[in-house]
Amino acid sequence: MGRELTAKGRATRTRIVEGAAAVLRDKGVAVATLDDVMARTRTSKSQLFHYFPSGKDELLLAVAQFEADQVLEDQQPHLGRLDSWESWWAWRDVVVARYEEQGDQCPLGSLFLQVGRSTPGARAIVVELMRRWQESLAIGIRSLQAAGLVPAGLDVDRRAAALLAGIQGGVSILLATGESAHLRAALDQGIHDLGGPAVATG
Amino acid sequence: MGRELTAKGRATRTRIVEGAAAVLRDKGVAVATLDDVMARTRTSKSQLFHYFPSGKDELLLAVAQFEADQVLEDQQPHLGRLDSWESWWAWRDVVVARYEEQGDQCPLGSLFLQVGRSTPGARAIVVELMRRWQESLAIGIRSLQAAGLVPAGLDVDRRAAALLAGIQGGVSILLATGESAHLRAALDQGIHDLGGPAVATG
DNA sequence: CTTGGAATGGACTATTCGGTCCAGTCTAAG
DNA sequence: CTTAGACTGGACCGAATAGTCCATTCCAAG
Repeated sequence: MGRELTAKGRATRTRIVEGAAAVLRDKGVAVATLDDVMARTRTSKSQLFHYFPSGKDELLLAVAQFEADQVLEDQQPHLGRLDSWESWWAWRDVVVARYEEQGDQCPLGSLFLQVGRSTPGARAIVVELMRRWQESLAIGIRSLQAAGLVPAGLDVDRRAAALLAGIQGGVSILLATGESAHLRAALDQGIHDLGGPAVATG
Repeated sequence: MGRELTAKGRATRTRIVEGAAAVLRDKGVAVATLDDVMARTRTSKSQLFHYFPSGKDELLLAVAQFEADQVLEDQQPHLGRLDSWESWWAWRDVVVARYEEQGDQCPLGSLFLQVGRSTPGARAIVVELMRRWQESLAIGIRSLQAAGLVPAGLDVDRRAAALLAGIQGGVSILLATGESAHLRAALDQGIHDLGGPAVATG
């Protein structure tokens, strides 16, 4: 299936994906229509189906991949350098700020509802995202261990998994209630329980 | 707004809500239609609009309330008696079992997508559910404190909030990936960090 | 220049589905 | 028994929207 995309075509395709992502964030996946995407990206329906032959679901999946990549990127460079307490707290601040700013739109979560969670493609995207995220956390914890900042006997993988779960849940609750208290609690408590210094709760 | 419901009417209304909940679980909120609900509950369209005059959203909201009540009920009586380590672990088992069984359908989460998270009614339901859930956890932790099983200086509310976040995230990840490892990790780690005995990881 | 295929425009279709309406039935109170 | 109003059946409607089709334009290679 050799793709035949000229430079112009690639640009248009990118414009569609990014514009669609913006539309989905603005209006919500449930009510966003292809016409919205067309208006936003100044494209015609034939273009949409030219670049995404299987239709809306294929486009949504592309947007999901785009958003998933964004998630980890937004946490850099902190997420990649979790080798001191300072960097852990800096990372925490970035995560809180990012999701507080995002407000009550969860592009990724919503997308899978529409596409169907069991779609192989959709599941693969989220599995891969979680895997990479947790791996970064685990590497960070091991860095602390190497520096003698946390006990060597710590169950790193379980810590990382629990922390990731706390973040996900914190974000879910933020989306549903508008309050970021749980996200903060999960991050603060999770980092605290690694054995680090007490954080000044603010 | 005095409701005028006879016994027969109340029965029908209940039948609709429960049937709709079943339909939503089976087919997913995104694709479930009023016709599905009609077929399942052996009702006519006029009945649906008789009991839910503002239409589908009102019905979905009623189902959301129904499901929300179910969530805490399914954790009883354990959730109400978290006064020993045994009861905490028993509760954990129930939570894991419940959500593993539920598979990849999240009636509540999906519902708010459709209705719109910002709808006052929808937000109120989820806020109240989280509040009650977290309060039960906090009471449980305080019971352990009273029994001298965990340090008195523990920040109970932050612990409870973080644990709740971990559960929510664990469930989210379970829904998205089909794996309950994160839910287990969040629960085991969260209970472990209260200061209790090490759990045999299985 | 020409030419084949990519890229684009936009009208048209098919269908689904929430919601309306009215006619008809049941039921509890007087 | 009467009757008001709750309850039910089901035909009908209109809007929304994913997807199709074909004509036209653009562009790079030969």
